[in-house]
Amino acid sequence: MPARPTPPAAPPPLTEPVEDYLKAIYELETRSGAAATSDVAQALRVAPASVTGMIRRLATQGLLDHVPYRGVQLTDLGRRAALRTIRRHRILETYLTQVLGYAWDRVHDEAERLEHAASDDLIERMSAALGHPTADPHGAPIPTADGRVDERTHRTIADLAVGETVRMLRVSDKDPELLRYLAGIALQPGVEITLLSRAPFDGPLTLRVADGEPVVGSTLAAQVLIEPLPARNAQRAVTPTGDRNTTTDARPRSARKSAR
Amino acid sequence: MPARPTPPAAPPPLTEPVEDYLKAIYELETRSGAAATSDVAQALRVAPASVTGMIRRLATQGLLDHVPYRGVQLTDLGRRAALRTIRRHRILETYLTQVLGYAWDRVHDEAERLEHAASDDLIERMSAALGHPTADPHGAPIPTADGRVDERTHRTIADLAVGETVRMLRVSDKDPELLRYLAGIALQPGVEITLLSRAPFDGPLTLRVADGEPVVGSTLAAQVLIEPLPARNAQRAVTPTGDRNTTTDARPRSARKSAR
DNA sequence: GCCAATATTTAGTCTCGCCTAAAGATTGAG
DNA sequence: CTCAATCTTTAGGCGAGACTAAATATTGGC
Ligand SMILES: [Mn+2]
Ligand SMILES: [Mn+2]
Ligand SMILES: [Mn+2]
Ligand SMILES: [Mn+2]
Repeated sequence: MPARPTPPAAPPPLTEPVEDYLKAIYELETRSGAAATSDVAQALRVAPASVTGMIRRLATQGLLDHVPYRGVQLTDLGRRAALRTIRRHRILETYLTQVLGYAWDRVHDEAERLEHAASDDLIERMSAALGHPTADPHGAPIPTADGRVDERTHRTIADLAVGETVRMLRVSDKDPELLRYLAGIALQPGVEITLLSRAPFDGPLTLRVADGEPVVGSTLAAQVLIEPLPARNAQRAVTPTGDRNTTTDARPRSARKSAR
Repeated sequence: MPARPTPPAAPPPLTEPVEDYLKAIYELETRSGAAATSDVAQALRVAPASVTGMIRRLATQGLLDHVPYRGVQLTDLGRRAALRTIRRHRILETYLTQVLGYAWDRVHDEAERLEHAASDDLIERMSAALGHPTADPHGAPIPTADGRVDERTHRTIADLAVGETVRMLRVSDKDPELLRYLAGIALQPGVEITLLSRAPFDGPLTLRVADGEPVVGSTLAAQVLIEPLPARNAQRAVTPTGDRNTTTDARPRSARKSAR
């Protein structure tokens, strides 16, 4: 294609379905390395054939590359669009819990719709009102306005050694039931967790969290992301070097208020 | 049509275009008595033929009655839907100005999109956070959750007699330029206005508002709605009887904060 | 290395909202 | 009363997004 002579190429704004596709593809790509047609279909509760159709359109718009039967990969353009929507989603979730008193299991659906309707101005005003938070109520990192985000992977409670103490970092916001249950046993981003014991044969784990000792199954345990406690005395200066993150984020993320 | 045997008739949620059509038709109906195809088309910036098509669909859904070539009238169902959207719009506008610091000329477009995405729960939380306001930043009355609203018509500055003092009530939120200009001369809902003089042949009007004496043309004057000052001493108890309004609204509407 | 199970794409439709062009209805001026 | 100007509706199309059913590609088990 030839060079573009007129600067105002006027990128037509992305539609709501397009934004949701890009977001889903981004999350599958970072989580599992690649985004298969059927995975996207499942994530968006749509027929696989619909995904194929949408993917072709997105490819012609330069938002992703598609090798038929092989999978899909976001272009820079597509990734930026995805991160913009994710930023909106997470700022909205944070605002709804912190300012408007939403329970943390109710914000996802609301943000899923508002993320497409709110202007950049509104999102930045909310972010400012919150003091520019770096994580949402579920502990998910909030991308910056210029599209940077902490993409490191993390251990889960299932990976803990008996006796180990860590800080809860994050949990998926997709399952309200799980979120309500976690809130009931005081598991929320920021709390300290110690693994007291682990039953054999993939059995339940007994934790210490706050002043309770909940017993959780391994399925739940694998869904709760953790981070090490900040080094209490020893090797302070040894910050990991290959850190892709740009938000100079030494502080323990999520000094969130309770999600009620 | 036969009786409905199964209670959960599951009314499919209205789409964004449908909500905007109903809102526009409602406003044309109350403002000018009827809603002509071309008026709706103009209000929504859409071709007249598109309006005819949409109207047919809305009629089959029982949201309005349509007599071809004669015009359109909302059913109770349609009117309730319109008022619900209008309530959302006005609460959102109020929240954006009061809580998030929006200028009053910027809220309309934002609310025009958010009104379709926000849940009832969110709207009611915003309303509660504002202390359940009864008017939006432009002085427009906010319908109640059960669909009641003050539909009285009002005089404008153009109707003032020289020397008369009244309170500004309301102005349309559709023209940001006008809103910015009004803010510049301190004309906002709630302020007292006195007509000092009126030039002949539909000429400019000199007002006293706050401590300024703006001179405005008759076009502008006709767009600014006013209400009488609360009776200072005399006939207190003589409230108008045929009042359709249900919100027991004796207070001067719009004790709004400044729209910045 | 083949072949059946699985994943993906193609083919063919559908509904919603919008458009333009053309036809039909209404109305007001004379 | 008539007819031209002004609505309004009809006819025909289009793109976005979804679906089902049918074809095709990939892959893993043997
Ligand atoms: Mn969404
Ligand atoms: Mn979240
Ligand atoms: Mn709208
Ligand atoms: Mn308004």
